[in-house]
Amino acid sequence: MGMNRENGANSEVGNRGQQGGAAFLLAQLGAHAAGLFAERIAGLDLTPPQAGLLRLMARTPGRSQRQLAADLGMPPSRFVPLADELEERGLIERRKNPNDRRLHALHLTEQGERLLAELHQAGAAHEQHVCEALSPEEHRQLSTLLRRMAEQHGLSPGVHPGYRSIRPDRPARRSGRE
Amino acid sequence: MGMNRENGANSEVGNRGQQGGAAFLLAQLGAHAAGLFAERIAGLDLTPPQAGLLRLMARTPGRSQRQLAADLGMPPSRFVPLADELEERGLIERRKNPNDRRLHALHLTEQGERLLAELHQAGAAHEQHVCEALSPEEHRQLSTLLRRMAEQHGLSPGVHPGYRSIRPDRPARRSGRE
DNA sequence: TATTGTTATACTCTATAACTATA
DNA sequence: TATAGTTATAGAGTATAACAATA
Repeated sequence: MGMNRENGANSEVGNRGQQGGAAFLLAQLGAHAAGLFAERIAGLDLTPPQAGLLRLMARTPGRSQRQLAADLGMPPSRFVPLADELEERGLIERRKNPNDRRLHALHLTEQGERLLAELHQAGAAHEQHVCEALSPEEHRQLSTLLRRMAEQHGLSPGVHPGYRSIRPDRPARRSGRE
Repeated sequence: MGMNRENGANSEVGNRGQQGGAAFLLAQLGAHAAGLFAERIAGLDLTPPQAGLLRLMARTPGRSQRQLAADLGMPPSRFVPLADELEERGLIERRKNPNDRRLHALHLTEQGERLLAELHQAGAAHEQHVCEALSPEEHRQLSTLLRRMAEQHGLSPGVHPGYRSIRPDRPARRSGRE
């Protein structure tokens, strides 16, 4: 562990306020966990957005593309190729809605449900791997704390960001001229 | 270990294994926290990579660009414009190294150190905001657990991913194994 | 006229690989 | 020949806006 030489004494807030803080660790571990999950489900030939869509569709079948896209936090134009590939692979199907023929009602196929089961297994293994350093009791504690934080920040239970390209590289324009 | 979703009764792992699991919450909250932090430091006209570089340079001054780029997990070509902008703004300076004139020794300027102090304040406020739902005791608990997990996963204390574009949209091709 | 799904375009971001200057 | 910094180029990924069908 790095002990810097400038002021080795007071490293309480001045120095490790960032690097040892819970918020920083949260971002660090969260990105790491997301990467691990992506690697794991790559074995099922799925990307995180694809997995998110499958889970969402299992929860609320028969919804329209725009509704699903909104829930995933992505624009409709990005949703189309996402659904296209899953449909080509026979995992989901677009059913015609007789009442309003503009809408598609999206459903999982049998094959899609089977893959979803594998996805759940992968998720359980992932959970164990990520929390490997914790005892069962600590694991429960962590879940409780995180759930409370997520609720307080108004995060919807099923969907995470990361689907909506978290790339704020351009800061608020310097002197806002254009 | 097959726990499939057919049995609606046992929703302990079958259903909320993903959405209520600590790993999922970690990714969700981590991305959220990263976004909040980006918003906050946008007020200082800094992006997360820029902030990361300033902190890193404060810790280990005088290093070369390639070393810093490696620590941040980005290619040298991406580091150059990053350092360029901070230098133009007078926050860092590239000093010539007399021994090896190929290398630049990067240092914070006085102005850079002042901004770093503001950055630390922003970090502390961010920490409080993210963990607002927790009591001081719980806050400490969380930090302890996360620190242990980060260590077990071999994450270096100062630097987080997210600088190295965590966007695995194309899965490992079919036969893939890594 | 409004809305759904879709397609097209334009733009940003990124890594790879050349290039120069030093060693 | 190898390495540090830099620049150029080409590719991927994205959002915005146009489009056709239906309401």
